[in-house]
Amino acid sequence: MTADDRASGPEHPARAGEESAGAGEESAGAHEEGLAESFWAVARRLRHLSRQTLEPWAINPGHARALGVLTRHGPMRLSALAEHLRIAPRSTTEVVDGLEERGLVARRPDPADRRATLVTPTAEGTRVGAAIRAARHAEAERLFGGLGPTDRAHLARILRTLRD
Amino acid sequence: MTADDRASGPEHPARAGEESAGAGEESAGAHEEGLAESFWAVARRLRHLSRQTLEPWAINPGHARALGVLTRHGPMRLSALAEHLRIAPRSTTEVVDGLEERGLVARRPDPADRRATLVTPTAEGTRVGAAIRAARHAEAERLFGGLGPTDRAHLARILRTLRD
DNA sequence: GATGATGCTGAGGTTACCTCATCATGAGGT
DNA sequence: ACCTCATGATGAGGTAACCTCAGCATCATC
Repeated sequence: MTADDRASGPEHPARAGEESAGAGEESAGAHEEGLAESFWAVARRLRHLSRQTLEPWAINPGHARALGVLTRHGPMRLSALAEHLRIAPRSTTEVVDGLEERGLVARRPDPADRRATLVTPTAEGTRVGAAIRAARHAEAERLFGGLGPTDRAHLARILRTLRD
Repeated sequence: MTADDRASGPEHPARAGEESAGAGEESAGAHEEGLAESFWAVARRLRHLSRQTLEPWAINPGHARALGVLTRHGPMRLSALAEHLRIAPRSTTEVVDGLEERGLVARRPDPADRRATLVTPTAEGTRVGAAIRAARHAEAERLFGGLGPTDRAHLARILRTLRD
């Protein structure tokens, strides 16, 4: 029922080689394939930025995303969190385990249903959640800041179209 | 040394919930954060499309990417392929194992160095590689086709800027 | 012809997911 | 009250796609 929150990017380690970014050779002209390619190149940059952003908190994207949902929406059941994150309930258990270990969230029994558990951000969790949110903002500014206001508007409009 | 080919998107299963895309509530205005969010939403769509594109060949994105590199650049050593894919050489062994099992590539000894192995696309591999390439083109057209020529140009230009 | 670098692979680890089975609790029917 | 089915969380165990480290063959060099 609940909406989705899968806004953050896809994750994967890729701690392998250096960066060097910049695919796109293949003189295929300026086709749509090129557009998709460019798109992924930018996505890659965004992902790298994101990793840097999260580094100071030693938190991985999955945990950060869960924390973000919790700080934005407040306490919720594991099952609800699972829906927001679009992962299996069983997997949510593990994500919450991780956040709990770091003292960022706490489990407490749901007073309305003794089967259920409410996950609540701790004070520290709320603080970190807000800090990450701010850092993400700065991160986006770092990437999109190079664009003029007109291009920014263009991009926003076009992306909105493409999202459907 | 070799350039990079990490043009395809990031992968992850996420065979969980439905689609429904469209995060972005949070009346934070039309800030950069919103841009990033929209960006990821579109990336998600592209990823889904990509999965559909690959389905007919029952090939996963990692294998498809490797096959793409091989059909574009021709036979190469595992180590070279590893560089193109930006994964560890050891992991390349496994990717090639998979492609070999499906009869899409063959290993043959490098005549110039008896330590090395050359990975070559088979006839079938070349065929499938080309077909995937074409399907990818169609896939991109399906996503970006809704845009007018002006917007397409805008997007191309802006993405080029953002790639650096 | 010893020495160190290079190319591939076996063995085993990690991460972030998954499914299935289990157990307590809740909700509804008789 | 009791029985049955649905639901919430979790234990157990699995998978995919990566990784590192060791080991072996071969090459390049001194």
